[in-house]
Amino acid sequence: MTLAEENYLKAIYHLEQEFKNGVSTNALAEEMNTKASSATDMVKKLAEKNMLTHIPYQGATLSDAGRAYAVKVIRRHRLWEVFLVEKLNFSWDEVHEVAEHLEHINSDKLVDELDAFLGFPTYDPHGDPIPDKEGNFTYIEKIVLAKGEVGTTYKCIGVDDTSSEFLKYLDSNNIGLGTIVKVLHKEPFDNSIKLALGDSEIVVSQSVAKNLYLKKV
Amino acid sequence: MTLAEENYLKAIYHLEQEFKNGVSTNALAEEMNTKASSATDMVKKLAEKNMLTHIPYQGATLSDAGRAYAVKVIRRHRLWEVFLVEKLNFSWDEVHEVAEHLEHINSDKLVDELDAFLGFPTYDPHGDPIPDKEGNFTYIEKIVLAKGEVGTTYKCIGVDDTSSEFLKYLDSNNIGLGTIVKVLHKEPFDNSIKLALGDSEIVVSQSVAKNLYLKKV
DNA sequence: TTAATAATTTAGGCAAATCTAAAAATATGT
DNA sequence: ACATATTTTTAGATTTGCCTAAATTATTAA
Ligand SMILES: [Mn+2]
Ligand SMILES: [Mn+2]
Ligand SMILES: [Mn+2]
Ligand SMILES: [Mn+2]
Repeated sequence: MTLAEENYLKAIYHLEQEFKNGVSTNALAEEMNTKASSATDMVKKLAEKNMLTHIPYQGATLSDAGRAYAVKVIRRHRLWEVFLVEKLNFSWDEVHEVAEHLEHINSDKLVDELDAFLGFPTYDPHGDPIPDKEGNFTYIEKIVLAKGEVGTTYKCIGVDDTSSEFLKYLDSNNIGLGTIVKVLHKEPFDNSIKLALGDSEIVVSQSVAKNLYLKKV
Repeated sequence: MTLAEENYLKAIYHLEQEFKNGVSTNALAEEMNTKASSATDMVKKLAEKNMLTHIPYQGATLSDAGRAYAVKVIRRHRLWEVFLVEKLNFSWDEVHEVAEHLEHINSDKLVDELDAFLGFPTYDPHGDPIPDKEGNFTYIEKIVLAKGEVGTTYKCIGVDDTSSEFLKYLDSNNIGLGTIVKVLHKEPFDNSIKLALGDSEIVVSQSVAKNLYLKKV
């Protein structure tokens, strides 16, 4: 598998969560920051390699082999992110870019020893689950802040948007994984939400509310 | 700099130690396991980028920028080798291949934090010096076993050949970095050398003697 | 000092991954 | 139902890094 093929497989895997019945060429091209014609070419190549099935004009669906391969790349990505934060003093908004490169280094020994060195972590710095060697995820139920209930106390356990901008925004408002928040008010006008955060209160916009994951505590 | 360009720069850097007056196309092609025509193409491209000077039919010579870049890649390579051995339980014969990939990940923060995490090592698992952030090497005088003197005691401090085969041979004969040996006899017939190694004696061939570096102790 | 030999470069092509532009298929709205 | 809009595919180029074969330049040896 080439670097480009690995990246396409990962993108298709992520898009399949959203589009259950086949990933469209346009969606894939957008995710990959390429043009639709490039996506078509690659989909045909991956179909040739039995990594996915493709019905022309109908979208692509990963095969078991393709899904397993995508999960393998995701495992590497998330383990490296943990390494960067835990061992090399990276902050959670700096790791993604470097992990995009590290994830393509193909050595089972490297990945499995790294896993052990890190103590077999199950979540990455953004709260995303890390599949084990066999590809199994440990899932935790999570709800998005936008759907939180007034009066309920939650713990922050993940983010959807992992852009540096969003993560730095959270940092500057003292929100991180593990932070405890209570929903005080949901404003119907603009869907902003007022939270209790330690001793203080904070109002977050709908964009924030849609990108922060919580669990009841 | 692309992956291929980085690898060519590194190869030219290494060959310049041997061929002081310009690296020939053929030598470069052999080092890179490509054909001479490919080496010519790349040399022209690197000359275009001011990484080296190339006089047609006369060989290539790195510019200061090219040499600095090559040293940077070598620094990454050797730091990752240390990481793999010290932290991930790799043996010295397994690290090179993986480091060949890790060395191309281009993040100053990554490399410098890794350096700090490892305690600023000055030598890699094969006894090769690791340049610092500014590109300065700490050199230690070393002599090759083939030129060792009978009756003298030495410490093993490096290898020339870093192939898995050679390193495994050394492992199986209990020779590693730090091992103390005494030269007992040099056989003129085949240039083999008899060594005292702890309580036992061992005879090593000329091939071994030319690839093991020592310093007087 | 030539002629053979060796090294190097040039010419022309190929595969991967991308692009633009055009054609074909599908979806949508009245 | 049918014209229009959208999506997807195809056709034809481009760039990078590599190849083989042929031409060119340098070296060597008689
Ligand atoms: Mn990431
Ligand atoms: Mn992540
Ligand atoms: Mn190495
Ligand atoms: Mn080494």
